[in-house]
Amino acid sequence: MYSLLFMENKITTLKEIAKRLKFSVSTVSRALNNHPSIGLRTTTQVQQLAKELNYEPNQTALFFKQQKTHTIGVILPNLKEEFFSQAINGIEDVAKINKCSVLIGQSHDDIDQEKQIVIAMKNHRVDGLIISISKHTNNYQHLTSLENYNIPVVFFDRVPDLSTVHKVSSNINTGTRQAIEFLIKNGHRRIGVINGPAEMKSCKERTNTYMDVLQKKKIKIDLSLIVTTDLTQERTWEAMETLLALHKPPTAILTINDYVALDAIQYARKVKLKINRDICFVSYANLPITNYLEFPPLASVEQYPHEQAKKATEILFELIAAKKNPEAKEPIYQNILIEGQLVVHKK
Amino acid sequence: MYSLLFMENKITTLKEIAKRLKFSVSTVSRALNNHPSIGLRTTTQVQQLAKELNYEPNQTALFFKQQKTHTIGVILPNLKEEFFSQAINGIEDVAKINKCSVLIGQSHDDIDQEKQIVIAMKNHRVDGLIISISKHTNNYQHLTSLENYNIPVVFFDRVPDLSTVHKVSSNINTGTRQAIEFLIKNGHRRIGVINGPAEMKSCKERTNTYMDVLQKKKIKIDLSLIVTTDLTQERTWEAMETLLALHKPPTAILTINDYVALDAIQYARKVKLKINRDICFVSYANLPITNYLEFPPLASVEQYPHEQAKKATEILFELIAAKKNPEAKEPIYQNILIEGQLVVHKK
DNA sequence: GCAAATGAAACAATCGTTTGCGCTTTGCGG
DNA sequence: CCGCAAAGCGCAAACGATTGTTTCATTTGC
Repeated sequence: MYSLLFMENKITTLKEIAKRLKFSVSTVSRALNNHPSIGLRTTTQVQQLAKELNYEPNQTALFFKQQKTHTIGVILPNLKEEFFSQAINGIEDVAKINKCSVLIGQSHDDIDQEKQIVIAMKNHRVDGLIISISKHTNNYQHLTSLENYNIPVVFFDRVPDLSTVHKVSSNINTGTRQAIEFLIKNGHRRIGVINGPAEMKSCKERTNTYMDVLQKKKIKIDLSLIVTTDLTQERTWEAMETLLALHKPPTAILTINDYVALDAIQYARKVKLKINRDICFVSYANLPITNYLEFPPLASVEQYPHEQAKKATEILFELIAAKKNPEAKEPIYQNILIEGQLVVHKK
Repeated sequence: MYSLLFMENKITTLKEIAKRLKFSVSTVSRALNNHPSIGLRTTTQVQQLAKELNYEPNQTALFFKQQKTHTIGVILPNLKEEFFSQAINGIEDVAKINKCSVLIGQSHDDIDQEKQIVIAMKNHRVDGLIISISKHTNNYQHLTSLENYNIPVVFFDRVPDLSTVHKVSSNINTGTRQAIEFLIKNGHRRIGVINGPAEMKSCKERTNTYMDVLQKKKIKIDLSLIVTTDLTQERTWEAMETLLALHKPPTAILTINDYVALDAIQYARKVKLKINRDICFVSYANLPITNYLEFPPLASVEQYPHEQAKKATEILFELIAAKKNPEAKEPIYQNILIEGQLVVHKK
């Protein structure tokens, strides 16, 4: 029996089973699905042969017919960043529960690549899309147009500043507030900020909260303490150079994420500053790698990438499920904020 | 014109175009493919309307009909490890050139999850599969059976010890030889090894080369210097404990990879050993993160994950292309070894 | 002027599966 | 003994695109 399958190297179809048992294809189909209108004898007969021939439905045929691919697309800037590789775990977990596979694409923070990937995903007819946009994406046409193809989209982490989309992100506010207050409590009055590109929504929020906290604490705001980087090492070092060249340089620096913090710390050490004495760092992400560092940032805002991604994926599956019964024509756009949590590194 | 598309929210099909222009579906299809037997006027007419209606072929229909999904599957132990997230970049690069998407799955070093993912990939009818097996996989039935479905498989990095498969891996031999010789040249005579699980082919090779080099250099082999870890922090610390408790503990340790090295170094520092003075470490992978460490391993064997993955993917696409003309019934199994390169960290 | 050649488009099969509908058979009650 | 319902199964359409074959009409050639 098995030899037939292996030697002919042929994939079993309903037609094959039907031919052997002299039933019609439709009967075989129903028998395999335990349809009540098929007799018990027939059903068992069919199911037994199907098992013998190792029958498995051709998914591509089903995808085609059912207009569902049981696949979700995920677009991330870069899997090399641990934040995103942790996120993908959250996505995979939820996808697995929903018996879905994950099609992945990295934009490498290039908006053209991002568009390309979106097109590929659309052509693959993914059931839905999760995306963390590239740091330079400022136009969302390529994404919002997916609605026309009935492909729901959920943004996470790096989300656009639109109210008509579903999004899950970290509450930069809370984390920033905690971070700045932590520094102030530790005696710092001149706190520098190495922020990211202005296109990123989270960067504006960071600056706003920074200024808000300082104001409330009656600390004078010095705008020259706020510099930016495009997240590359060169620009981060330049940012550090700028900050340290100030007439009164900062005693503590808040950086947009741990990678930037690492580069900044490296620069500080190069110019012979004593970390955590001459200058302190606080950042975002709380990478596991900081456990191995001799001079990690003093503290880091944990942003729970796994949770963010998980929540985003759950919303996506709700949207996918809602496609069937389009009763509620008026969509309620989700805007979930996951609270960050400042984690102080002991040492 | 556009309003029709957007308002009805309907995806354009050949049928729709045919109906509007009162042509048959087949004519429309050929016109879009610039078939010579279709008149110029018809062709331009069809192409124009297709553009207006924003027609795009339904890929799921094509996947189904052509028995090709233009998708390759990738199964990795864990994307959190930078080695694998670098690898995925190499895979994506080649996939993009071949206009293929990437379906991803993480085994998390669990053999059952690995099997599950393989089944999902098979059902998705991926055109081919790239896999780095879990550290406990010792049976390859679930993978070799994919041949029956005409799905080629290429193993990379963590490859099985079989001659009847295609595989790309790092030449542990060369790197290990370089590493041990480097340590000997630096005066070390008692060199410990923290190896991985015995199931991993590379681990046996590491031990063999280790012993071979020591023999050639007339250094007495002490088997108690060879211990193993399952790559978790606990077991690595235990391994360190064992090594350091020896009557004559090692002055240098070769670890299976940089993550294990980090844990080992952390342990050594906990027991107040001076890194690179009391004890030295050499390992594999050469993670970028080591640049930020105060006490990185002395040296690390770069294994070029990007190159390995790229090569594996190229082989996969050759196999996929070869599916069409199955003239050469006798397959030539590729076994590519990428030479590692010891990188000495300056500091 | 008629047959042959050519060009242009339609027809139909195909991929594998599902599903509404319709047909036949059987059994049972009246 | 007839009729009717339910049980059990087959037919055929549908999903969207490609492609071999056929059809029809026009043009060409002799």
